[in-house]
Amino acid sequence: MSATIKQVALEAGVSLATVSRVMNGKGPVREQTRQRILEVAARLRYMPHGAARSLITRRTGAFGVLLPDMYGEFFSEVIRGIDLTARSSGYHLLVSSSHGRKGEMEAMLRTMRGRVDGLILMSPDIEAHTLEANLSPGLPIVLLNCLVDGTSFDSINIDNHGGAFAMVRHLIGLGHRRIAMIRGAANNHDALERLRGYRDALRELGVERADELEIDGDFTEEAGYRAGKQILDLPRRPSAIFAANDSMAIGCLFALREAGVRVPHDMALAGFDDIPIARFTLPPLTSVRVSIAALGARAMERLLHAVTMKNQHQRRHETLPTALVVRGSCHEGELPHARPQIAS
Amino acid sequence: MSATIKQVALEAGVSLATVSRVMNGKGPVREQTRQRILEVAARLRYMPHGAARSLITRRTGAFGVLLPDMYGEFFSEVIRGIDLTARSSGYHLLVSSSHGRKGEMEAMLRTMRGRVDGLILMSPDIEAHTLEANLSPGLPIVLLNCLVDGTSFDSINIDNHGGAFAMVRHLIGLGHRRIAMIRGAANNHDALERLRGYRDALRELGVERADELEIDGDFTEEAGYRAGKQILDLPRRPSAIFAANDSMAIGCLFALREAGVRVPHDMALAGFDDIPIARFTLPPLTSVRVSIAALGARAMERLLHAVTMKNQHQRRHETLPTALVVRGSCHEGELPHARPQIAS
DNA sequence: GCAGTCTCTGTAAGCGCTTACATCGCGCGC
DNA sequence: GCGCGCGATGTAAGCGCTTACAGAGACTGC
Repeated sequence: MSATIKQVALEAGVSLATVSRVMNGKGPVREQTRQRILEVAARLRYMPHGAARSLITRRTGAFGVLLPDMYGEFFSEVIRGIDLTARSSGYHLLVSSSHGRKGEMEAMLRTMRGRVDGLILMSPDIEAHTLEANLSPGLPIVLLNCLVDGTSFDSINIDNHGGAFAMVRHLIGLGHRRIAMIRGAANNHDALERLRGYRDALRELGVERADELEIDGDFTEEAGYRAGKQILDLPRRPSAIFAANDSMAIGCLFALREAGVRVPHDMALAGFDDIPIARFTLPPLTSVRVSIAALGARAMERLLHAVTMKNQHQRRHETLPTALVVRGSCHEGELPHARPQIAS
Repeated sequence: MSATIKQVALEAGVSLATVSRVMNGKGPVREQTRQRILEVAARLRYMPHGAARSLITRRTGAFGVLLPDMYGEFFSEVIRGIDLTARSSGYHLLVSSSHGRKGEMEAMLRTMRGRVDGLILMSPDIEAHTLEANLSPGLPIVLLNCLVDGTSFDSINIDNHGGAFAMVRHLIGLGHRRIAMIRGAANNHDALERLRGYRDALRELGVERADELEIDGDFTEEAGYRAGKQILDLPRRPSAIFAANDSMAIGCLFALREAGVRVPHDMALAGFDDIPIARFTLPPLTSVRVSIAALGARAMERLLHAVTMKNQHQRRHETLPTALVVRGSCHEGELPHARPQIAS
């Protein structure tokens, strides 16, 4: 359908090689010839064939981004961070979501060969051997929020433990002694680390831990709502609730409101992630800020480094810091709404 | 790095053709041979090379998605809708954002040849001839929210006019007679259609239009904030403000709050898009719902149809309906927060 | 017993491109 | 006047794969 380099060469009365040289701007070509070829190329609406090029150049100019899902602000922000960095280096993104299905994840890993120059993978519950079995040998990869041991892979993680620890310390500082935690999805790395941070903070600050104060959740608003009801049914209610992410905190907030429990007056509430909506809830939600876009950007930077430096690249694990964001949901005396920062 | 089909053939003692047949499951192969090849392939960790395959099959198994930007809920939702539909048909997505730069947009269009089987393009201000000059001939494309005349291209649009019309009618029905409009970005198709809906509703319902009530904006929260201040400075204030999107409405809301103007008591406020945050503002924002994910999904469906049906595919323009979502920002007597639907 | 048929496998062309190498003038210095 | 270097261009191999076609056995039916 589209013209090939051969047709351009024919039409311009030169060989394929010369056309190729003009299109890629390499090798000496007489200016007059160059102009003629360019003119013919434009007339025939010639554009180089990506697959053919990458077959021989061994570069695709694209990176793969494999996510568990595509829904919600978290993934959207990750992609944005990745995209920004990739675009500034002239790369495209091949994104796919596995929707949690393991088989799909594996199939996607396999089909990446010859389609991308590297991979960013977010798959919180993948094991190293699954990865190794399905990853094209020699394809650079950076893991995002995965718990994979050893130094076989680059990886970037959020400081979930530190963030959760800081939040619980904050709550204890406000005088709370019975603090419930709504857990994240089981087997999820982030969830486990946040739980660990919660437990460690309690222990180190000498506050007693109780099994009944650790409620199951799965990161959805719905789960937060259910957890909220469950907490309200507890014989001895806690005075504060720490949800493993903001979505669950918001769900919980609705459960509390339905029951007429006032936040923060009757119950303090805190989340994790600091998603944009957190500023807008009533009261605004105290949370742990994670620069999600920075997470994606950092992963892309590492990947670019791996691709560019090839042999000199050293694999390593990185942890991105978090920051406590204190708003009205944990103590009184704040304006119901702070003027939001205009997003950059 | 990764094994090639040749190595597998050699190791298994068969020809390339047989390996290819096994990998693609076509053509008769003796079961014993098949097993041996499969075993060798697994051992060598062979996976087919995407570029090489698509070079000869003329299929890439991917669609290109070219967006103006990657930021915010709108694009994230569009991508999600597209992804869901694409994945269910076994396609990947090559996404890119042009950040509004025209040159980048054109370059991206060109590099798509041989990388994707079709294209979804959202570029609110692209002209037909730019498109034709840079699009690989024969590459199916669906335009999203673009204003391109004729039937050269498939296109999907939101019923911006109808949505705006319905909103203004609603405001007039509530008794408002001076209704300000915060316009969207100039030259933007959506923005112009929403403005047209606003004007048409005023005219058809016999409400006088005034130039000073049409305030410039560009779809950002910041612009909404500025517009809000500008409206408050008007010698004769309107009783209602209709922002061309929710982000501006939220910005405007802050301006009103800063000035001590109560919504909806002193001023009614409405937006457009019904982004998730709209439920959470105080008061919750009356808006026009656009199923953004559906928009993306529909575009993908059309594209799939174009690719599958090839010659029988008929190009056409489609318009997706909108729905008025009435919340507390336009009249009193509502709960400050409705229980949100749990996202599916 | 042999053409016809069917199943399995191999041979080779070629997808569209890049690039190492070869070729060919041409001007230059001596 | 001749070899040399250099700039401009062509030739051809080959990236990894699919597939049309051919070929080789093994049956079948008559």
